[in-house]
Amino acid sequence: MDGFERIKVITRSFRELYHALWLLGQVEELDITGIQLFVLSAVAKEPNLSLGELAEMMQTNNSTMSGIVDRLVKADLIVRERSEKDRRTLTMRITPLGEEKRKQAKKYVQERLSGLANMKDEDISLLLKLHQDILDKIHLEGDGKKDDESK
Amino acid sequence: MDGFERIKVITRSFRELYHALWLLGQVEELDITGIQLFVLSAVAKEPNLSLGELAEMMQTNNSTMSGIVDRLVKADLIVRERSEKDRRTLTMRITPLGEEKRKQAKKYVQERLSGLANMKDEDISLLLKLHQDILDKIHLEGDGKKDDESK
DNA sequence: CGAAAATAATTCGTATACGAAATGAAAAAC
DNA sequence: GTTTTTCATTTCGTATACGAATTATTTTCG
Repeated sequence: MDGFERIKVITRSFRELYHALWLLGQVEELDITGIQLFVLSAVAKEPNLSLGELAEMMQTNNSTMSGIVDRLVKADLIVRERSEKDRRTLTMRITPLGEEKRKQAKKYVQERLSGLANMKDEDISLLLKLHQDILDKIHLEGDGKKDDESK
Repeated sequence: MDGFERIKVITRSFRELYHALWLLGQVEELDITGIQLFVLSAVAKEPNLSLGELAEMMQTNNSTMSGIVDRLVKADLIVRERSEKDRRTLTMRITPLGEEKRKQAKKYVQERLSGLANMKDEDISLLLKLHQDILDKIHLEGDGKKDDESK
């Protein structure tokens, strides 16, 4: 397996897992996606999170999060308002319908992914460490190459 | 860290790696995406692959692959024709421009991801094994629940 | 053979995803 | 205090991604 072949195999593996886990087949019968559920949980736990904070928590782009929030609002699962203090910023809170959906979906996901939840601690640590190593390697190389005016 | 929190952390990690690796920021200056490069390589190595075979190799959906191939054709990187023997099936071959692009992009990716290419064999095996374990866990649970008429 | 079933690819509708550009509002600079 | 800059969010254009429906062709069945 040469270098390029490795890169293919590894990227394919990440892609596969990403889709299996993140999208969750759109949490089938509940008509909500994985990331929508995580956003719903975050908003339930901490109302008044801004969109940017949400995006950072989920490690996604602002524009992506804007769309996700938009769909949650359209589905009546959260309410989106401008902050009084800073009218650029959003505040969000979950609706009763959203709270219901959150509970159901969380239950569903916990059952569906119980194997994941029950993984050994050391395996999880190992997995996350390997992932971080890869990220470090990629980012080091990327930065060294293109971006020399750091700060 | 409870079960749900774990699920969040792990899915986020996969999402992050997927994007870092798979999309490759669209292989910056070359104006081609990661999966386009892999498809280009596959077609170069084995002309006359059908679309379905390509989709299976990349573990993606037929409709997704259809779009990817479509964009490669529009960019003049591959030629798409109907097979003589079975006019439902496609055959594809790379164009001279596509071959050029493939070489450049492959070189770029190998440099950009040399850290990945040089990972220790045992780390790669370990990573892929952990991934497979997770997939198995998820799929076992999923199948038991919804899909009992297996074969 | 001709109708029905199966197969390969495409199209459609929707969601995620990113970066760039646009918008609107607050803060900083002058 | 007005102009400039910064900041938060949205919009736009494009790519990936999936499942369902559609189309075109081949195979199978009666």
